[in-house]
Amino acid sequence: MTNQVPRPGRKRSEQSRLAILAAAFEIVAEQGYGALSVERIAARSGVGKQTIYRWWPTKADVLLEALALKADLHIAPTPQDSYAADLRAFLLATFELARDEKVIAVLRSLMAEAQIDDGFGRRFRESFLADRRSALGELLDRAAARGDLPATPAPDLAIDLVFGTLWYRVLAAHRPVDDQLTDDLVAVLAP
Amino acid sequence: MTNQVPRPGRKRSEQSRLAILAAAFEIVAEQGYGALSVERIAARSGVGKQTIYRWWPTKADVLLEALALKADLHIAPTPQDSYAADLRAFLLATFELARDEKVIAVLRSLMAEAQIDDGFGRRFRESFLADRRSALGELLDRAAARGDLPATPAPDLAIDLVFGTLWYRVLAAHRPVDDQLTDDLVAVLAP
Amino acid sequence: MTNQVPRPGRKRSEQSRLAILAAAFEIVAEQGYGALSVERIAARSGVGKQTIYRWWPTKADVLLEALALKADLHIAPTPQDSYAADLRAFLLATFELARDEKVIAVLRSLMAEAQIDDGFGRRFRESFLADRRSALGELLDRAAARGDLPATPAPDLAIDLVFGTLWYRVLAAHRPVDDQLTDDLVAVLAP
Amino acid sequence: MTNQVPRPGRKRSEQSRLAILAAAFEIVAEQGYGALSVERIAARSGVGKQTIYRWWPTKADVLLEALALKADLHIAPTPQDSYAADLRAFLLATFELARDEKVIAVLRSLMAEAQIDDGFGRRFRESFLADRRSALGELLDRAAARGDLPATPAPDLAIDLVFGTLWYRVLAAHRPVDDQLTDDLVAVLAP
DNA sequence: TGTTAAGCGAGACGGTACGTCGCGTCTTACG
DNA sequence: CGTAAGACGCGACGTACCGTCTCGCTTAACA
Repeated sequence: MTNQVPRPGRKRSEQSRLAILAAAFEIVAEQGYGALSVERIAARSGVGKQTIYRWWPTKADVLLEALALKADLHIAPTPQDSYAADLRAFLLATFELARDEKVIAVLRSLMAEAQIDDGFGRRFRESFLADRRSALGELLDRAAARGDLPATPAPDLAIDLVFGTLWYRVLAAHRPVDDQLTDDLVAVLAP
Repeated sequence: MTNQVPRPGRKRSEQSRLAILAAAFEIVAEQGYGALSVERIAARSGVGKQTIYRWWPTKADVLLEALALKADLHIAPTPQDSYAADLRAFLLATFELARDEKVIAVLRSLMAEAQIDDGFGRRFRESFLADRRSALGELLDRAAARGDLPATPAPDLAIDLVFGTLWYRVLAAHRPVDDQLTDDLVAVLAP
Repeated sequence: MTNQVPRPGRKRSEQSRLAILAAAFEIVAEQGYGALSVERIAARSGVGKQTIYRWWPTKADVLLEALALKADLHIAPTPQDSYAADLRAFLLATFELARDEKVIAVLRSLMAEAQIDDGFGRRFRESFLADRRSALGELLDRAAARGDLPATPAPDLAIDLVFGTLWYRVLAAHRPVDDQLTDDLVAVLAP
Repeated sequence: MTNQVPRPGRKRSEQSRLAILAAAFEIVAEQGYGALSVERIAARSGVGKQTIYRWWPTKADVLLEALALKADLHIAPTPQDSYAADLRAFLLATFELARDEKVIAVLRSLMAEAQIDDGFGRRFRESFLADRRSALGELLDRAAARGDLPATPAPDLAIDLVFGTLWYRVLAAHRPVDDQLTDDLVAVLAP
C-alpha cells in the first residue's frame, strides 16, 4: 500500500544518484573530507549541482547515504547460545567494517560534520548511530531474558563502553580495531 | 637557562594574543564552530588577520590554545591511598571541565577539525590528547607499583575505555558526563 | 550570420553588467583611480566579485568598457570638402569629449594603468588608441587621395603631433584642450 | 644662508640613501612599476622601511630622485647660432636619455603614478616636468630675442608639440624616439 | 665624559584589497 | 518535471603591502 501516485514529468535518474554517491565516497577516500565539496561531487559524477541539492540537504547527507550503499550495515550476526558468544560475533562483524581505510575515512568525516552542523548531527545520531546502538541493545535484551547478563556493567553503560572505545580508537587514537580488542572487550563485559 | 636571545623588532602584543584567544572561544561558545572564521576572530578582537596567521597555522590551533588558557588542564588531583580512590578523583576532576557547555562546544570542534585537517589532527593528538592519556597513565603506573591494579582490563585498554566513553558521550550521545558515570567506570575498572 | 550557438545555462545578466560599468565610472569620476578597487565596484553595484572577474581580466578593463559605454567614441564627423575643414571637425569632435572632467579622469586612469600592467597596456593600445589613430588616419588618406595634403608633416608624424599634444595637455599640463588648440593645430598641420 | 643648524643625533646615512635609490631604480628596470613596493625596496637595499618613510612621502618620490641621480637631466646643450641648430641639439640631448630602456621604464612609471596620486602628480609636474619645459622655453626666448623665431607655432604650442610627441611615443605608441623624429620635429617647428 | 637626541635595521601591528573557492539559488534549453 | 550547464550574490580563504609603532643599537653634538 505504498503511495503509488504516478506523478507527471521525468523520473528521478537512478544513474545520477549512484554516480553522485560513488563520487562522494571516492573523493573522501582519496583526498579526505576537506576536499569534498558539492561542486566537486557534481563535476566528478557528471551531474548538475541542482540535482544534488534537490535530493540531499548537505554534502554530509550524501556521504551518509553513500556509506549505507557501500557497506550494508544492517547485517545482524545470527544469535549464538551465550552472551559472550553473541557479543564476540557482534564485535567481529562491527570491526570488520572498521578495518577498511576508506570506510574509516568516511566514518571520521561524518562524525566530524555532526559536530559542526547541528541539523546533520541530529540526522546522523538518530539514524546511523541509533541503529548501531539498538543492534547491540537487542543483543543485551536477549541476554537479559536468558538471565545471562552480568550485573556490571549495566546495559546502557556497556553500550557506551563498546562504541566509545571503538570510536575513540578511530577518531583519537588512530589505532586499528583488531581482534585483540574484541577479546579484551568481551573479557571486560562478559567476564 | 632558557633561550635568552633578544631579537630585534617590536615585541609580540600580549594584549592582541589574549583578545584573539577570547574571541575564538566566545564565537564557538555562542554560535558554534561553523561560525568560526579567521575573519570573524580578527573583527571581534580588533586585530588584523595577518596577526593571527603570523602566530597560528589554523583557526583550530587558535581554539586549542584558547582552551588551554580558559581551563588549565594540567591540574593533577593529589594522589590518594588506593587505585579506586585515585581513579575516582581523576574522573571527577576530568568530568568537572566537561560539564561546562562552552568547553564542550570547544572540545567537539577540536575533535571535528582533527578529523578534517591532518596537520591539526597530529598536533591535537600529540599535545592535548597525549597529555590527558599520560595523566591517566601515571595514575595506573602508580597503582601497578603498589600492586593495586586488577589484571583486567590491561592499562592500555583501561585508558581507551575511560576516554572512549567520555568522548563518545560528548560527541555521539550528547549525554552529560555526570557523577553516575564516574561511579560506573570505577566499578568496571576497579572492581 | 552571427554565431548563433545557444549555450546552456543561465544567461549573462545585462543588468549586472551595466551596474558594474556605471559603478566603475562613477568611482573614478568622484574619487579618482586610486579609490577604484574590484571590491568597491562590486559593493557599489550590488554584485559579487566573481561576477566581475568572470567577465573582465582587470579593473582597468572594466573602466575601458565603461568609457566606451558612456561616450560613444566612434562618431566620425561627416567629411568636409577640404583637409583643413576635415581636420578642424575631427579635432572639435575629439576635444568635445576631453572637456568632460569625468571622462578626463577616466582617460588619465586608463593611460596610467597601461603603463603599469603590460597586458592591459597592450589591450588599451590595440583597441582604444588604435581606433582613434585609424580614425585620423582615414581622414589623412582621404586628403592624400584628393592631393590636398601638405608635404610636411608626414601623415604618421601628423598623427603623433595631434594625439601627443592632446594627451600631453591631459596628462602632464593639466590644461584644457580648447578651441584655441584646435585652431593652432590646424594652422600647424594644414597651413 | 642655508639653514646650518648642527643638530644632535646620528647623521642621515648617505649609504642607505644611495642603496634605496639604486634598489628602486633597478626594481622598476627589471620587473616594472607593478613590482615596486616600499617593502621590496627596503628588502633589496637592506634598509628598514621607516628609513624610507622618513625621507620620502611615497615610493614614486623615491623613484623620481633615483632618476635624477642616474641621469643628470640638467645638462643644457651649448647654445648654437640658429634656432634650428639650437632646437636640434636640444632634441638630440633629450632623446638620448629616452633611448635607455631602463630610463623609459622609470619615466612611464612616474607619469602613471602622477595620474593616480594627486600629491605626487603636483610634485612631478612642478619639478621634473616644469624643469624640462623651462629648458626649452629659454631656448625659444633666446630665438625670439634674436628675431629667429617663426610666427607659427607660438612658443607655448611649440613646447606642447615637442613634449607631447615625445611622451606620446613613450606612453602610447611604444615607438622609439629616434633621430628621424628629431629631423621631423625641427622641420615642423623651424621650417 | 657622560648625557641626550636623532637615525638606523628589524619586525609586529591594524588595515585594505587581492584573486580564488565554495556555498546555495536562479535561469536556461533540452529530454 | 528532472536534468546538465552555468551565472548569480555572498562569505571566507591565505597573501601582499600599506603606513605606523615599538624595540635595541649606533652615532653624533652638547653639557
